[in-house]
This record gives sequence, structure tokens and C-alpha cells, in this order.
Amino acid sequence: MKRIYDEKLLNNYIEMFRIYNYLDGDIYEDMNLFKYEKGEVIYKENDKINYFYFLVKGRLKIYTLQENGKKLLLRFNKPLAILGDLEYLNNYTIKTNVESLDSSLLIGIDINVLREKTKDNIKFYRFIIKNLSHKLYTISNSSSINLLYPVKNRFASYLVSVLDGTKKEIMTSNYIELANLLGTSYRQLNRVINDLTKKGIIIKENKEIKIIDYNKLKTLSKGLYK
Amino acid sequence: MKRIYDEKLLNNYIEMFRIYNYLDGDIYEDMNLFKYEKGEVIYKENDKINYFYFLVKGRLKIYTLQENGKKLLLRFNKPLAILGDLEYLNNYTIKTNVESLDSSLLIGIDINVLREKTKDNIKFYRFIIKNLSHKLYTISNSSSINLLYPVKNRFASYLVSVLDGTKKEIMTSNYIELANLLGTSYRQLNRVINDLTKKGIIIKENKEIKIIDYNKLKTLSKGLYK
DNA sequence: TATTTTAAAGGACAAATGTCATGTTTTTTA
DNA sequence: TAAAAAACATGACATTTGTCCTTTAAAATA
Repeated sequence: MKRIYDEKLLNNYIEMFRIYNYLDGDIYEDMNLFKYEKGEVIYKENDKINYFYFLVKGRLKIYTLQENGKKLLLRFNKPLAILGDLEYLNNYTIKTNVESLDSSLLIGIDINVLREKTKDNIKFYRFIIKNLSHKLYTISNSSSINLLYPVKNRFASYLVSVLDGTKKEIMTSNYIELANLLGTSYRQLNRVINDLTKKGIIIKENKEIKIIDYNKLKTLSKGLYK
Repeated sequence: MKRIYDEKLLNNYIEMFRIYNYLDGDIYEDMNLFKYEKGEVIYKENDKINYFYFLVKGRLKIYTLQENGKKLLLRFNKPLAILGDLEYLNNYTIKTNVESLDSSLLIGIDINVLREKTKDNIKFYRFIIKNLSHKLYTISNSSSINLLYPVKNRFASYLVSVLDGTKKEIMTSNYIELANLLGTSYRQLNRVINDLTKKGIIIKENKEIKIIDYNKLKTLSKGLYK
């Protein structure tokens, strides 16, 4: 982690994501731009929270570690995401690990300063509520899906949800990670991929998964993840 | 559902749960007391939301229905719980079913009136944020637990979490429902109960599960659910 | 380039879980 | 109280998933 002393860049991002819509006044002087490199950890489970962040560039991986050593990827974040909303009013310790997937830029504000300076800022509160609601909405959904459907359906859902209509192939950075994301083992993911390949629904090519039969995939996905 | 015209009772509950800590002024005239009987549905998935509720008496069951007909109990609610916080600022349709477990009393406020009258009420916003944070915190936790641990551990966790230190037996209203709550089948829950019984950890007696060896149960639960 | 490391693929077997069926017990209700 | 319905219990078998291991392919590095 490295602090970036670049007032102009900071202001660019404030402008780009219209952060002035949620925050105002003298809070800007407390904003610091931080750069996290690939693999660097931003939040660590069970730590006390020091900074509230806006992710303005790069991608983050959010996951939990379990006592049995297993790791569960909860989601990815891309700009504009916020970190620390859960801990903003309640004094929880951090409960998920956040790691930078590539070189990321975050605007950080000391959480106590933020609490103090926004304690009457209804715009910011509204922003926080919308963010929390969205996260809750998303996780409620994926949580029940994960529990009730076998990996085959969850994987199909995942594929459908990362496709954007036009694109018909998916870069998989790493199958082990993908297996974690789906809460399963690499072995099982492999079986499922083979199964879908045999059935002519997908094809694996280099590091890509190509969709052959989108309709069948859609059927398998049962409209999950939406 | 029946509206209860009892100003005094309503005021009792407002007093009992200190609702004046979160709301104030002329919103009280918009509060209605509703009574829901056992089995009655308060929120139905995909419906538009009309009322925001405070649960002041009784217990509620929160669950989702999946396309394959399976049902997943997300949690139980007891007073003081709130319904509609997720939909308060975002215009989502309702995404979980809420059903009364016994005869329940709820204070309901027309959601649009509430939105209008609390749009500058930072106390209420703070209350909502705390509630959303708590729900998110809880569900993140249980969600990863459900995915990563077998039913045996989840069931042990469940038992530990519903015990309150002194009590050593648990009323199970219904094993099918309990199986749903844990996201498994009745058959599998039964196997697990038999297994724990054989190992001398619990005993099933009438409609109760008695804890024999709390320490072993605690070990099995791995401190999950907290 | 040669060597080492990491990722990928899949066989073999065991554990966890689900579905279905059938019999028993308990509860509800006519 | 007798009949019907609901809850409970469990065997048999199939499916899903995990663990462990070996081989091969690809990528990173000395």
C-alpha cells in the first residue's frame, strides 16, 4: 500500500464518481488516495477498522476464511464500490478479507473522522443505506441459491450472469478460484465443465469458456442470480 | 390480517420499544396496529411493498421460495424487528416471504408516507442503517457457513446458537421446518440427529432435544453462528 | 534453454446428501 | 371415539461432492 500524493488525480476521481453527491464540506481535506498492488490485502478479517474506502480504480476480491482453511469468495467489487459501510455505525470488527486483484486506487478516509463529520449528513446516510440494501439484496439471493442448487446449476447461473448479452465467452483467470467462488472443489467444477461440454453447451478453449448453446445454459441457470 | 383499533395498546408498544427514539412528530398519527394470525402471510415475494412494519409481538418466519419448489428459511424474527428496511430507499419488490408463526402484532406505516415524513430524519436513518448492517452481518456469516460445512456442523451450530447458556433443551416445533432452516432434507437431518444421539451428545425426548454433552456440541459447532 | 513451479485433467474411492417408498406414531378433526 | 391427516422414522438406492493421487500441460524462472 502506498499513499499517492496527487491532489489533481484525487479530484479527478471525486469528479468522475460524483462523490460530492454524497459528501460535502470539509471532509475532502481528509481524503487520501491509496494505491494497492495486486495481491495486497486491504481489509483483514477480525482487524479493527481504520479506514473507510471508495474503490475508484481496479478490482477487489471479497472473501472469508473458515476454520477448516477453506476460503469462500463472496463477490468481486469494481468502482464505485465502498468498503466499511457495514462497520460505519456498528462497531463490528472487519468480517471479510478484501484483496486487490490488480493495481487498485482507493480513496480512504479515517473512519472516526468520517463518523464525526457525517453525523448529520443525510445525503451520506442515504448513500450508505442504498449500498447496504443492495449488498443485502444480492447476498440473500446468492446465499439461497448456493444452498439449494447443485454446482451444475450454480455454474450455469454464474456463466449467464457474467455474460452481457453480446459476449459469448468468458475469461477464467483460474479454475481453482472459480471453484472457490462457487463454493465447491476444483474437482467438482471440473466434472461439471466436462458434463456441460459433453452435452454441447459450452466449449473450453485455451483460457476461455465459449458458450455454444445459450438456451440450454439459460434453462440450467433457472434464472438464478438474475 | 385485522386492524386493531386500540390507541392505548398502540401507545403501549411505542413506549415499550421506545420507538420515539427513532421516529418523531406527526408520524404517530400514521401508525396502525395490525394483528396477523398464525400462518398468515405478511410479505409475499415479488409483491409491491405497501407497509413498513415494526414487529412488536409474536414471531415471524422469513423464507424464500425457489423455482424447484424448495423453501429456505432465512431466519426468524422476534420483537423488535423491522420489515421493509430493504425496500425503504430502493424500490425493490419484496424478495422474501414473511409469515406469522403465531398470533402477532405489528405496527404498520404506509411506506410512502414514511418515506416522505422521514426524509430528513437522521435518527431514523441511523436506525435503518444499524438494522441493515446487522442483517447483512448475520447473513454473510450464515451464508458461508451453510456453504462450507456439512449439516452435522450446521446443526450443532444451530443448537448452540439457540441455547442461551442456562437452558439445555430445545423445543422443535417441527423437524421438516428445521431441515428447511438448515437448507437440507428431513432425511439428512434425521441421520445427523441419530448420529449425535449415538455419540451421546444429544437426546430426543418428546418434542425436545436435550443437550447431554455441551462441550462436544460446541466443538462440532466450531464457533460458527457465534 | 533447462529446470522448477503452477495449473489442469481425471481415476478411484469415500462421505454427504437427496429421493422415494413404506411403516409407525401422533395429532387433528369429523 | 373413530377416521383421517400430519409428523416421524428409516431402509434402499442414486446423485452430488470431496479427498487423495498421478499424469500431463503450461508458465515462470534461473
